[in-house]
Amino acid sequence: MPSARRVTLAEVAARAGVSRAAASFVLTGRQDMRISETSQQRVLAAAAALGYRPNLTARSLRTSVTRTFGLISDTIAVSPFAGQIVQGAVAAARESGHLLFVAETGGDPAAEEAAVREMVDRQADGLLYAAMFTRPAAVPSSGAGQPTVLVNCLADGAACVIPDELEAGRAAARILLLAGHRGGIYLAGTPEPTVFAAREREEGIEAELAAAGTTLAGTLHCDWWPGHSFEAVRAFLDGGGRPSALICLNDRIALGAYQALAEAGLRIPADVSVVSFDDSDLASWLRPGLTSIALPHYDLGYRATTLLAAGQLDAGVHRIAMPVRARESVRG
Amino acid sequence: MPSARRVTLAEVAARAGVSRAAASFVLTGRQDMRISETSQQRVLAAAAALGYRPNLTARSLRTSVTRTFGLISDTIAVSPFAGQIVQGAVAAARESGHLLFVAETGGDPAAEEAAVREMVDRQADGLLYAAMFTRPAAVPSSGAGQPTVLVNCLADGAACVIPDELEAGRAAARILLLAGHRGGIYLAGTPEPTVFAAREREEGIEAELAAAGTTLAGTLHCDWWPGHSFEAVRAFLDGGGRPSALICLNDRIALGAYQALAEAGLRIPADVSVVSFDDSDLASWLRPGLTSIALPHYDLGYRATTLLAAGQLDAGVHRIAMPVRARESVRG
DNA sequence: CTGAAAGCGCTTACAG
DNA sequence: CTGAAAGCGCTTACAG
Repeated sequence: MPSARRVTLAEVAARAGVSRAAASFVLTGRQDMRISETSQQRVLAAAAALGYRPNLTARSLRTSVTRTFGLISDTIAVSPFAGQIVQGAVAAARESGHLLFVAETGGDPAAEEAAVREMVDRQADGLLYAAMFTRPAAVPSSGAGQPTVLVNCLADGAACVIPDELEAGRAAARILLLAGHRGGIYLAGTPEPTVFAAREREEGIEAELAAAGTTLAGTLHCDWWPGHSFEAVRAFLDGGGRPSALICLNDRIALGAYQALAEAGLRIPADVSVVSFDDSDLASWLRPGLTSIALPHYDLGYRATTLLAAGQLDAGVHRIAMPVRARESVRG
Repeated sequence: MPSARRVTLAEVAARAGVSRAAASFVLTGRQDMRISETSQQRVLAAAAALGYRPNLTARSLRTSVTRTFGLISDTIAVSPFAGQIVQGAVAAARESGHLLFVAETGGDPAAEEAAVREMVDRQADGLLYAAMFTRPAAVPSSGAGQPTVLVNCLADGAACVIPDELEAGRAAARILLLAGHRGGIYLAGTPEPTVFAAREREEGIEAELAAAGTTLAGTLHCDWWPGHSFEAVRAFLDGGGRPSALICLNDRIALGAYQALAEAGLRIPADVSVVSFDDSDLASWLRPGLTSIALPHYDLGYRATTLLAAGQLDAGVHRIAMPVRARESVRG
């Protein structure tokens, strides 16, 4: 079924008895061209009566602005966080009167180039280039010369919006210090130095502990998955380890830690405090509720899009705060 | 920074020494207009040399097709599933040569109308109207006359793509029957009859059990959240209840059930089998791994977009299979 | 204060 | 086989 034919500016002008130019001026609200009051009223009335909406494709061809942004992401749904970048970007785009194109590339450079080209060919006014995990990125060359903001990734010479993981690490340590912990604070999860979040979280933790005159008692090495952390924590406990607190590098690690602590008959937080990162849904579902430092992915997308809309594209890194979600896993 | 000026069809034609019309014919691959072999080669060579890419805005104005679809969703990130609808739609759109606009409305009718208008004003070739939870929907009137497919929601007279929850319910029951369960099978979670998934899951379960000459031993009523199901299952166990198997209406309910069973010293699956719905990340993280019937949200988005691209818009309901993810929570 | 005209970059009947 | 022309629906200098 073909959609109903749209009312055209020419029809509005005809009904109002003015030229297309005059109609265009009043409808776009340009004040510099002085149109008589009565003409203005007639144009407005005609547009309303006919339900006129400008054909944005035509306008774009003329003005070469589309009020459209393109978001290119490596993944948009493996974790809920990826979706939150999209969500934040969609919200900010709407607020600035833009509509958002979304593409997913799986991280494949050829797919990235193709996605960028599709968007540039459609004259997107700007590009958002997003990554699921904070990391360095090579921006597709097809996007060269396009207004671009990087979301959750870093490249020299570009405007980048990333989470403030360093401060998040400090916050995690601070929570335990405030609860009275000094010794026996263990890190759970391997702080792979090539992983941005891991490196900065650990750095922040160490810095904050050092400032309080203490240090990590040790690290329970494991991949960042529940099964692995379960094994690591169980092995540690079986070997006679008795932590006072665990800083888990993410919530999945905390889940495994919870399971291992439960098996060993240790109570959270009476015997062991646990603090974590990400604030995934899991954190609120665990018993007791897990205190976790939230990933700010919605804000990442929102902020990057706001910068793009405002044309604030100077090279530099914008760090977005990661809020603490305090629950019941740290002793009171 | 203004983007580099784009090469235009006129420039390609000039370099190749042919008219713009001829250049257009060879570049769009139209065979009906016979262009000499040498002209064709020259045009192709010129286009390649200049890095020509057609301005899609101009093409769209002329042809009134944009190779663009619009996805309007109530939410795109509260759960990972919503993102998977977007992901499936993006993938199918790409395969059919379309780019996808994404908008989120929070379910607000005014926001929905506005989003649809924005897309129609930009001449989107078709609309996808999506809901987070399967439910009846009122399609925005601004989209009337537009090619539309509903994703995960239902409206009379529209093409709708939804999960086959009825068959999923049957599958859940079948898993337990095959494992030898007959009596003592309880449903966990209130099967709110107004909730599509709840109603169909329960209906499917009952039908399959009835076909095997048995029935549910009872229902443990609770909201679909871990805390609530924990309480419900604990209360049941405290009252002396000893289920043989639990069918949890979603994974979050199963998480609470796991916690309550663990507290009561009951082992999964040795003492109690557990099967669930959704196959969220949680299902693979729990110990033992939770057998769960997966929500097919990626397929929902993919299929709906494929239908839209193919113009298969006849009113009717397309049911998408929900795959069983067998893990270790059902006795062998 | 208003109108006639050009032009954004394409595609597509229409003549030759 | 190829070219000249019209037109998609707007916006915007340019004359009056």
